[in-house]
Amino acid sequence: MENTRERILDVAERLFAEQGFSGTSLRQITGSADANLAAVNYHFGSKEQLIAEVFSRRFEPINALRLRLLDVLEADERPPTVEEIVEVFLDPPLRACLDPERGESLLHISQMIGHAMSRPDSTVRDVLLEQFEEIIQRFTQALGRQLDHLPPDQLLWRFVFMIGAMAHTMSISPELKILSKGLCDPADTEELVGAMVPFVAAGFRAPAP
Amino acid sequence: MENTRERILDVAERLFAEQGFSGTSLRQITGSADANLAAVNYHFGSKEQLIAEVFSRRFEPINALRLRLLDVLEADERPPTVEEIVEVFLDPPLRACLDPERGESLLHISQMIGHAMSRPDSTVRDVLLEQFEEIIQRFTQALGRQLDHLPPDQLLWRFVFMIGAMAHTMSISPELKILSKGLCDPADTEELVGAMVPFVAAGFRAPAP
DNA sequence: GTCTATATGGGGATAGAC
DNA sequence: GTCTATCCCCATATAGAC
Repeated sequence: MENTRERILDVAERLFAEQGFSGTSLRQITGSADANLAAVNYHFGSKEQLIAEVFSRRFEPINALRLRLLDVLEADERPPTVEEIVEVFLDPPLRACLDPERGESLLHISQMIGHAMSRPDSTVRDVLLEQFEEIIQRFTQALGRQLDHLPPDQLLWRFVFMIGAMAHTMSISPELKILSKGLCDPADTEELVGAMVPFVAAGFRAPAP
Repeated sequence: MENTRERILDVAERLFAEQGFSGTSLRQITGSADANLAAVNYHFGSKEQLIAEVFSRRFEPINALRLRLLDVLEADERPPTVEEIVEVFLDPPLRACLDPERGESLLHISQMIGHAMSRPDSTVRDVLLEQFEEIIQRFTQALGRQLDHLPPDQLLWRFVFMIGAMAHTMSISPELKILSKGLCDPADTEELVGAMVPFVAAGFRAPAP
């Protein structure tokens, strides 16, 4: 079947997230995907290129959506608020976590970024950096226009803090409901976005130190 | 020599951070540490227990310091501000990054938390959870007293966001100076703490959604 | 496109001498 | 406490039949 490729990607995504890259073998992947061991090398060339493909398959639509939403915001005559920009940045990845079509896929992916960034190999890093370069550029510019009192280094720091809050929340979200004894449920996207946007926006608006 | 144990811990810390746990072999570790392969099992029992020891060696002093500083804050008649509590939480780990005695060690450790949390095995998770249970308890209570208008779930969310901002900043800090073209230098602890505390404190103070 | 079989190398752990 | 040698298992990748 032609969709062996997709089945491998689905399974790889889940296993990489749960066990890391070096912790997951091609045997495990092809075993769970009802595919042959040799299929990975046939379809992707190598394990490293499979990893890269797992990432770009998920991030391309998310990042495209972020840019479209930012375009809409900026097309308006009224300048966008910090809250609106932050929401356009945070909402697509967080919401994708709950989309029944995509299931848990994005949670898996975000758990993997940490693994990917600390790889010695270069393929995955390059894919990720390319994937996010335009995003970072566009969103820091948009925020900078609304926060023109803020020194450029502070703007960048705060952008890093925002990404950290988002990435960490996604990465621990499977455990968070239990750890918080039910108080925080990351599966409730509305609530999660509703909690994160005011926190981050207030952080951006804080007076420079 | 007796300090073979320490040399193994030092090398393991660096290699685990750079390559992940499954990506680092005991052969690599003992090779770089001028120790024998069998020394790991002699001193630690297994690779898994070595990982756990690498963590607790670094976090025990940090968390003890956090609790002492919080005790000092709370001993005062004047109730502590949100900024003071946040600083007591963030400063010890961030400052430890720059301590010349410890060198880069804590950067390594923080890069590893992501790896550790997504392990299938249980030893490391248990060590980490035990290590942080009291910290989370004490700091959420202290913050909650100063933010008594804030619903408990919002307080917890924001605590998660703070940890995310901190952990992510530490984990990408080796690349941040280059990525930001020199604007942000995480090696300057004063500046880093000075940027993070106002951001996080403003986030905590934001009106509940 | 899919399979079997295999080449080639590295992994963690341990037994037992020193 | 340290070393060598070894057990046994698993990894990625590929060759070649179907």
